[in-house]
Amino acid sequence: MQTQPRQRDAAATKARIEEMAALKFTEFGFDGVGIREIADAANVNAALISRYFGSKKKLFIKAILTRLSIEPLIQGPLEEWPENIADFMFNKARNVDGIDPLVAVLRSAGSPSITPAIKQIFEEKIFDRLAGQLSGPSAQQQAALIVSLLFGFDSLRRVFGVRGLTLHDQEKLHHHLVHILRELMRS
Amino acid sequence: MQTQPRQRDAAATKARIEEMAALKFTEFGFDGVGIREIADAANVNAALISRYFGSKKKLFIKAILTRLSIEPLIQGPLEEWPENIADFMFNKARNVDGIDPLVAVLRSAGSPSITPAIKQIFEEKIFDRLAGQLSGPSAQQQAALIVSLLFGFDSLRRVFGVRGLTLHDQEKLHHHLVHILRELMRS
DNA sequence: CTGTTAAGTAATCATCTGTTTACTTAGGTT
DNA sequence: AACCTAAGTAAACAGATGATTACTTAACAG
Repeated sequence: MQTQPRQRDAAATKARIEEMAALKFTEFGFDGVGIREIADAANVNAALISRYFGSKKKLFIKAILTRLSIEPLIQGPLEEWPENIADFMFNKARNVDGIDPLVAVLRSAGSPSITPAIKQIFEEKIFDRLAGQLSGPSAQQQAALIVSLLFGFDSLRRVFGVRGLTLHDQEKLHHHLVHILRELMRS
Repeated sequence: MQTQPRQRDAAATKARIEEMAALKFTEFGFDGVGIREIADAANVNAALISRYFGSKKKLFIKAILTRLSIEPLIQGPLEEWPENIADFMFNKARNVDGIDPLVAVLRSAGSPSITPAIKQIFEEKIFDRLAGQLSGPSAQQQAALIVSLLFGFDSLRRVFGVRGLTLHDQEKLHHHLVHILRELMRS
């Protein structure tokens, strides 16, 4: 009997919706989840999503895009970045819960209603931020290729599960990734 | 008045459906196009798609996945690959018509009904094929990182249109891409 | 104890989805 | 000229979609 009177706490409910949304969007992408599915997971009526967030699109922006950040990848001195990035990509330090904004974005690449928002956030919070930190004469190009590599790596590994990025020597692949990131930052 | 008696030619009609499907899937991804939309573009009734291809999923496999190939990237001697690949990525030799299987795949990353098929084709026709040609002791790792880079590059560039992969010095970016591909094939 | 505000819900809207069924009709064979 | 196969269509199916409406009810203020 879960039909207890149910406590009322707008802030908590909103937070619960947002978290379950982030979880579901990670697993299925923007078009892959319905509003009711998210509402059910948050134990809430679907109408509340429209009420609290305005629309599914705005919920995605709040739950996923605002969580998207390159910061965890680029902490510490520059020399340690390659190692840290590779560690992060191989799941250490990631996936505290099941939420992963980058994977959510990858799985939403086919939803034209949100790709403009994704593009904008990506430029501001990923690309520009990285290029700014690199700061050399080729910072733009370095950033472009680093982000491309990481983006593609995660796509093939986590979204499609392509063998060769998931099996074989993880050690060896890690080593190669570090090497190429170092090269990308040098040139 | 396009309501002329209409010629009947099953083979031609099937081919027309397949081509329009490839076009639409490229633009909108698997979930982004409806069967009716494809049928309309091919000037055909939607029921014919089920009749000729069995299902939307099988149509996608036929129209997109069978066209997916790494061959155009890896022609000629190994030393010329980096240059050729970079050229290809920057649109020379691409986009004869608007069909681009890789872009279609990128935009379909959120459709769980076809990701297994994509994964399989990707392993067989992209990853294994490339690793086989590289053939060194680190061929697996090299292939993994090369494919990741190209995949991510196309995502950011063509699907999201991220500035920095589309504007700025195309020349300079091309140069850096060639450099890093060379490094990826050496190490 | 009584209001009043807002948190939460049920029901419905219009629209779109892929697929199937039963039908029409063109074009070649006898 | 009659006919029959297969090419093509219209209509409907059953279900899901995001969003809005009008309603109930919990919780706090006086």
